[in-house]
Amino acid sequence: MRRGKPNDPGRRSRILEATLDVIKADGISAVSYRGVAAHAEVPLGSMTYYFPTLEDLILSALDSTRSELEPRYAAPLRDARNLADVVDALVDATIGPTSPSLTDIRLYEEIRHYGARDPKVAAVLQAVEDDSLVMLQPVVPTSIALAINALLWGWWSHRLAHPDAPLDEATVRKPYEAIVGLAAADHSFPTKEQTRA
Amino acid sequence: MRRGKPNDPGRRSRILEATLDVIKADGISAVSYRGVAAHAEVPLGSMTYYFPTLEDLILSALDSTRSELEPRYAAPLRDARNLADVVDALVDATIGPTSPSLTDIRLYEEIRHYGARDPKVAAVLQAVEDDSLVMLQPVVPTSIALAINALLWGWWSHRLAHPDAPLDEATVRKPYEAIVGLAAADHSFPTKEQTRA
DNA sequence: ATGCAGTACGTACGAGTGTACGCACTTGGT
DNA sequence: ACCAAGTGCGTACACTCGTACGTACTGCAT
Repeated sequence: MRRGKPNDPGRRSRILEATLDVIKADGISAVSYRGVAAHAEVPLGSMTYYFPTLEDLILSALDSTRSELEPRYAAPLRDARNLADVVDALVDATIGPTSPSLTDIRLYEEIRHYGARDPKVAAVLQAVEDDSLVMLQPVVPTSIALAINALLWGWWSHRLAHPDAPLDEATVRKPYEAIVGLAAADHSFPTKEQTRA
Repeated sequence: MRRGKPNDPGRRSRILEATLDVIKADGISAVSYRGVAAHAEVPLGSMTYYFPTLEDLILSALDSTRSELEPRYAAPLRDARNLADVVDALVDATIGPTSPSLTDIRLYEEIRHYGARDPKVAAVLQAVEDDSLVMLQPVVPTSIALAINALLWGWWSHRLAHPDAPLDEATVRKPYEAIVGLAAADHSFPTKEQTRA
């Protein structure tokens, strides 16, 4: 039976939040018990109490992002009624309102980087990507979904590497149209607004 | 005037090589004077002698890869005489003989990751990417070159995240064809071997 | 032979790290 | 009132790290 109760129930999640702040700012390799403790304004002892191991802390922090980062562009994709809607959703996910901020991309990049060495994180990553493929599954074949994922990540990566050179919409849209168009048998799918020239 | 000569002239480059080994195996954040010294079988003092600062060591090591990694797919691209050749070169650069090994991709990823926080590395990175754009420039407009770069990096990234699920050629080729095809005005460019169905 | 400049390296210091551990404090059962 | 269990935290230890620094060695000019 439970005895004793926490004085500060939000403390654990505050620590996780501070951890993510540190990761976003300086990367996972900069995460230390003491640094996060200072950022979250909790004593060092609290850190090891809630997260006995530094890896626990990092994994918990990364895990807490899964529910948050994943579904940003999920709804538009699920609601897409034709291939043109899919293209719109992808363009938005790349540079539009449902696209991640540079900070979010950096965070995502950190997870990927860390996941390359940690199987547990890699599994999380794989799950997220699988979800993404499943969302695309109803509208395009798997091989095309793979290409779309690759291009989407490539664009995000580009934004991260060139924060001062924003992509314009046509640059992003046309390649998506071309790839998604592969799903429409042998002639190009109907776009909503135009066909160039 | 030069006086005194090095007892072990290859030592410096051996250190650099060992540094790259460590980076490939465990990432840049795992690079330490002592670790690299042990790997290269040189005393610790040699490290600080050749590379007074750890950053010097890392930058020198990364810099030494520039001349090596860059031109793997440069020649085929430069020799491309039509858009079909370009597609072939891209497919090869993605999964074919001129494509980087998983280790190389990891290394490239490390550089990107590190470059996100270090302006000097970022500059190197930018230079490499600019070169890549310049190579594509003669055959496709800039905006398409950007998309190709993004997709290429996306594919490489995919290979890194899914080492056990190799991409088959058609999956890679068709999206490239579609994007490169955008460069050919309003109807699709001639492919060398076939047009599907 | 002697000095000197540059090479090469062994050692030690100070800072920062993850983690173990013990001591207060809180709370519910008796 | 008392105890035990669980919460929360301060401190200290063992370790690794980057870097500074003193010292030996090498080869050339004189």
